[in-house]
Amino acid sequence: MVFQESNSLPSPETDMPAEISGLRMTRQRWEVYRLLMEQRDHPTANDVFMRIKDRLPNISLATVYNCLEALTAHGIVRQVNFDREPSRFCPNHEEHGHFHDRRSGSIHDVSFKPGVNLADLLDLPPGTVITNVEITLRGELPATA
Amino acid sequence: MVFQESNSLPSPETDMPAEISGLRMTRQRWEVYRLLMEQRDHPTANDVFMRIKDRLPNISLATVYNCLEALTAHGIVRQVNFDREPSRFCPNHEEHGHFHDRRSGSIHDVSFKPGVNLADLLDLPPGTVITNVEITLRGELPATA
DNA sequence: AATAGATTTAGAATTATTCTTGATATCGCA
DNA sequence: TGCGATATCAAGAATAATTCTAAATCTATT
Repeated sequence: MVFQESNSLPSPETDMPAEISGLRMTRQRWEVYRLLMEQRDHPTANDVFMRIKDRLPNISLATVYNCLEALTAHGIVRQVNFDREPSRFCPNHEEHGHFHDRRSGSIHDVSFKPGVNLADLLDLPPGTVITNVEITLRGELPATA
Repeated sequence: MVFQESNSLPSPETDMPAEISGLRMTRQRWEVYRLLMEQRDHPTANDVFMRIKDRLPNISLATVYNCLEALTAHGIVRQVNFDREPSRFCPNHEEHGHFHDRRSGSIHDVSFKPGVNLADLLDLPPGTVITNVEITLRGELPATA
């Protein structure tokens, strides 16, 4: 096996915190997180893998999956699924859904109008606890925007 | 290869229509459809495969997938995905979401309270066309109900 | 510096689903 | 009713996203 990426060397321009939300930061986790924050187009694990090679040429796809899983498990990023397509990842913490534009293929965060509380609108038995909500939409955005 | 199920023999108690929503009915499609209508617990393709063997002992899993795909493509049933779990299938045509009860593992249809129109509540650019909406929830139903 | 525990890596394994191909059934029509 | 064209089915191989495994490497703590 080859040497691991220089995990201890912080990248020049940003310094890596020791942890985020209780998750110990490593060079790999940090770069994955940073990439998601900078390129908010909901990449798949494979997208992340290809894009991150600039900074971590020796990272493995398994590690990308590991990092995404760790970040997801700690609530730092969100895993977004459209049907059975490859999972995508999103660092937006606001409560929001996702709109998949058929025309461009792009995915956009969609929030509720102010004051809307989804749980109030659903016909659920009183006492139901909602721990997780996923809203995904498909359609077409207006041609010029 | 063994003989195909007696596709032309209608089952004793129900008679199979020639087609539904423009989809030509076959014995296999009909039994899959009938099973979904009778057991509305959102089975997976494999669940359907195992359950349907009573009526069609020689059906193959590929055919179950084919039937579910045909029924879905014609809008007769709906494919429901929770994260990346195996797809489930649902014959409910009303606009509704799905609630996955962590305690029992069961899945329940959830409708909006009367008068609620989701599109009005979302912050989307004017002129956006929504062709498809998926709402999935996880949580716990009240203990006694 | 040494040790224990966590993380990374590479590749194998898993699994839901799709594809391929030949067999079988159905439909339209003579 | 019989025949050819077309659709569907069945069995197993193939695919692809993801997870697992095991060994190497790293990090934190002594």
